[in-house]
This record gives sequence, C-alpha cells and structure tokens, in this order.
Amino acid sequence: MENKTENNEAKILNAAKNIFQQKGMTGARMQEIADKAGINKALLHYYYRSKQLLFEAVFNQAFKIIAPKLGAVLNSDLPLFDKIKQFTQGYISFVIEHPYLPGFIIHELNQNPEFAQQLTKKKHFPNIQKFQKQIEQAVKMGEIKPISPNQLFVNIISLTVFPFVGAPLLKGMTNLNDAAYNDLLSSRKTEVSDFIINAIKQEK
Amino acid sequence: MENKTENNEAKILNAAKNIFQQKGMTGARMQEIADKAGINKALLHYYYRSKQLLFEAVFNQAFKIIAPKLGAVLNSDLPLFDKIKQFTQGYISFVIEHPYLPGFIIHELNQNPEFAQQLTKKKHFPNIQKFQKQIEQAVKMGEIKPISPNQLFVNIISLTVFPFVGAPLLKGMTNLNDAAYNDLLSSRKTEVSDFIINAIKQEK
DNA sequence: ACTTTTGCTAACCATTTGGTTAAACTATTT
DNA sequence: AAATAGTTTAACCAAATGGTTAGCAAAAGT
Repeated sequence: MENKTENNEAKILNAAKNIFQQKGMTGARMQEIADKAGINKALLHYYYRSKQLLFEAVFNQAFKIIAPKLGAVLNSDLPLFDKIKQFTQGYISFVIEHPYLPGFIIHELNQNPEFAQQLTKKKHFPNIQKFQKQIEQAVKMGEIKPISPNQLFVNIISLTVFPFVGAPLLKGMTNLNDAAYNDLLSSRKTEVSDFIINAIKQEK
Repeated sequence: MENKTENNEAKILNAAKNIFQQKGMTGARMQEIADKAGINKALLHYYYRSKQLLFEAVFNQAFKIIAPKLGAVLNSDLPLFDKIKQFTQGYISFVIEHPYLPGFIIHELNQNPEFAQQLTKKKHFPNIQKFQKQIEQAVKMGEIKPISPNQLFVNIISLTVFPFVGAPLLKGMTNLNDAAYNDLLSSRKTEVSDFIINAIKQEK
C-alpha cells in the first residue's frame, strides 16, 4: 500500500510538473493535472491541499534541481577558464534534458518578485561570491581583460540560458526548423565557452 | 465625442497592455483591465469583442513596436562592428523603457508555438539574412574569428535581452538591489558590444 | 474476525470569470 | 425638436474552476 501511495503521490507531482512547467501557475488547471495523472481531482487536494501548495511543491523541486547545479561548479576550485567551460557545458547539457525549466522559473519569479526575494535566503540558493572573487583576481593578475564580475556572470548566464527561454522567437528569426535549432543548441556546449573566453582572455 | 471615444478605446488598450504584459494572457482578468481603464467591463467587449481579441491587439502592437527595431539596424549598411554597437546600445536603451515587453512576448510565444510560426510570415517580422551574409563575409575576409552567423546572432540577442527577462533571478544571484541592478543594465549599453567585439575580432 | 486507519472517488458547492442584454445617456442627423 | 445612431452602464447568465463532502475500498493493527 505504501507502494501504491507513493506511486500516486509521485504521479500527481509528475503530472503537475508537466502542466505547470508548460502552462504556468495561472494557465494550469487542476482537472488537467488530475487527468494527466490518471486520478480523481479530489486526490490532488488529498495530497497537496490546494493549487498554491501543489504549485509550490513543483516550483521548489524545480529550483532545488537547477540551483545547486549552478553553485557547485562556480564554487569549485577549478581555474577560471576550466570553470567556465565546465559550467556552460554542464548547464547546457542539463537544460537540453529539461527545456521548460528555465522559462518556468523565470516566468514565475517575474510574477512574484517577493517570492524571488525569499528564495535568496534558502540554503540551496547559489552563492557566487567565490566566483566573483576569482574574476576580480584574474583581472588584477592580468589574466583577463578588465570586466566587472557581475557583468561577466550575467553574460555567462545569458549565453547559456536564453537560447532555451527564447527558443520560439530565435527559431523564427534564424529560420531554423526544430531539428536544426536543436543542433545549434547542442553545438553551444562548446561554442559558448569559446566565445566567452575569447572575449575576456588577455592577449599579450 | 470622437475625442471621448478614442480616449476610451485607447484607455482600454493601455490598461490591457499593462495587465497583460505583467500577468500574461492566462493571469489577466477582464475586470482588472476594466478597473484600470476606469470603465465598465462591458465596454471592453464593446470595443474588442473578447479577451482573445483584446489580447491579440496588445500582443500585435507590442510585437510591431519591438520587431522592426531589430530588423532596421541589422539590415542597415553599417560595418559589422558599428552595427553591433548600434544594435545593442539601441536595444538595451529601448528595453529599459519597456522592461516587461521581452518577457511578455517570449512567454506568450512559448505558450503558442503555432502562433509563433504565423508571426514569421508577417511583414514586419525581422529578416536577418543580410546580417548573416555580412558575418559570413567578415569571417571569410579574416576580420573576425570563425563563427556561425546563427551562433553569433543568438549570442547578441541573448546578451541583450536576457538580463531583462531574467531580472529577478539575476538580481537575486548577484545580490544587487533594484538601483544597483538598473545601473548594471545601463552599463550594458556599451559593455555588451565591447564583450562581443572582443570575442570575435581577429588579432593579427 | 473486527476495528481502525488510510487511500480513493463521485457528486456537489461557492466563487470567479468571460461574456451578454436591455436600458439609459449622449451626440448627430434631419 | 424629433428621430437616429453611437456610447456606456447595471444587472444578469452560463460555464469553468478550485475546493469540499460523504461514503466506499483496501490495508493495517488488534
């Protein structure tokens, strides 16, 4: 029975993940989630009480999956260029497997800026201080061209994440079909870090 | 009386713009739009028939504002580096004035990929062929390092747009308050093109 | 065996929501 | 001034939606 329970609770969360990530909090319907999970709508409330709580379960899990992946690499002891390579490669690979995740998180944070504020204080929220220091140091040592750590960080995230969030728009503008666009995304596993390193490395 | 009519129709569109761009199609409420416009809800339907049509009016206007701005610069006759400078500077300045616009468009396109497909065929949809050719040429002439035109284009858009779309997240991660983050965005008017040009320019 | 707890569902409920209607009001035409 | 056409609103409606209830079914505890 524990078995069946876990099964249904997990089925609900999975269905909710699907629907919420695709349609957002306001676009999702409890009935649709129940249908996708193959169970009665009342069971959603049995396990998660309300739409809001079910949503938060989905969101927090999504954030818990995606956030530590940010922090882990950035706080490692790798040299700067290796770190950038590993980060972009790892992150792009990960998001290819979860293409709805960044858009979902970003959209919901835009709806609830206060909610975003709270997240900051959570344990698993990525801390980039070490990375910022490392950049400052690299600038000071003349390894890279002068750049503000925050600007470089924003650039790295933008180049990594935006091609997923803005996929329909970019697909349209580049006039690529789905397959070709996926190829382009895949190439970025190495292209992005090359681009960034070219931009900052100090020629001497 | 023409005056008052135009006033109300415009008031509605403005209110709708505000609400839709902030909350999205599914999050917006007709009553809220009516309240913001200071008129009766029935009047929304008098002028725009349905939520869907009102939404499309807002979306198409938004897209008509933002899209030609893309195409104009990219299809000009400027040298590549100047074009990149002018594009990023112009676009960032523009989006600072309309910070909700990119997120709105991107989110709604993600909800309706078919809708995105249709947009492609509209007159004002930005055409980047000339820009792509220009990049190819610059690579061939050895002015810039080898890079696929589409990859460079995606990089430019990502660096320009994402800091607005992902503002709450980036604000949190960089630990900047609103004012400081706005400063960061403003600096990007020149920082972004510097970064890109450093990344691609051919040292000899 | 039987009692209790836990998992699950059909039917129901209250509120919200997009949309309509009929009438009032205002301006324009004749 | 009377008729006409366009604008605006209060009141209303049907459907959708999140949520609840009461009872059944299946384990688990005794």
